[in-house]
Amino acid sequence: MMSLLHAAHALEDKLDAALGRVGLSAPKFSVLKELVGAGDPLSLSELASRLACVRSNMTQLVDRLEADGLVRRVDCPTDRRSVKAEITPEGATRQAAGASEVAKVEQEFRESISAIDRAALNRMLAGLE
Amino acid sequence: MMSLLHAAHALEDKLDAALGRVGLSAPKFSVLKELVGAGDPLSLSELASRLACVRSNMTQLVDRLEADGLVRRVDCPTDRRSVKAEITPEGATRQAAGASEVAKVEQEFRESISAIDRAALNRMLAGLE
DNA sequence: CAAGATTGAGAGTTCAATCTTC
DNA sequence: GAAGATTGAACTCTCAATCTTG
Repeated sequence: MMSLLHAAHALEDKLDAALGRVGLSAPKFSVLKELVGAGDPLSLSELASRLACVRSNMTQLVDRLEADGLVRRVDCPTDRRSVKAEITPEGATRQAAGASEVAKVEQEFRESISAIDRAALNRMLAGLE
Repeated sequence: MMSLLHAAHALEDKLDAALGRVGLSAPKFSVLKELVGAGDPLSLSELASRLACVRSNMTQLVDRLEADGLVRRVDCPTDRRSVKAEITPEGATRQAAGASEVAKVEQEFRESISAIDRAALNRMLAGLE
């Protein structure tokens, strides 16, 4: 079990390093990815829900993304309580660069595992619910 | 790959919850475990090295452990630059309780994986270097 | 009162800079 | 100068409390 956790950490470090090369962190990339995928601005609550974190976290994360110029806050016209995050052109460019880096790591990961082991891995992950 | 990372996170959450039941966090437990294993006080640098983190991290972690009464700072008699962390009786008790909780999670994990899959898992983890 | 977002405090982490001691 | 520890700033995350709006 500890080996599994250790390997997962090493993998995350690799992902962080890959994203770091384009000036992103994993949380920042996740937000940009959701915004690109949605195609439209998303409310902070919606983002928090999709990334499985609390709303106050998203407030600060969007603060930093806004400071980076990758996202913009826009008031929701239909609900004045709500604030939406809109990706900037710069944000879209950065997200694409991040996705490319992540794809490289994923490719490397796939190549390091045999078909047989991949089947066993999927079985295990399903069993861990 | 993402499934693997997700499963690892779920496992860590389970460990955090188990340790939380005895009033510990994973980092705090790791420090106590090292101190119990060593049998003697360890310098903060030695602890940082063993837990693969930066020294400034250990400074703050030991601050919190000291506030909890689980660890005590003692000046090193041979090197006046150095500060050692000494586990308290309360700390030793807490560490034992934590170890028991971790063992439960580990047992559950073992039971959820077949012998065949375990072999595949070990093979994969070795391949990920 | 519910649901949106925010703020403040705290845990954990890193880095850069500093201070003391070797 | 190099190695101990510490401090301050930044990032990520959580929780509790607050404020505004539905």
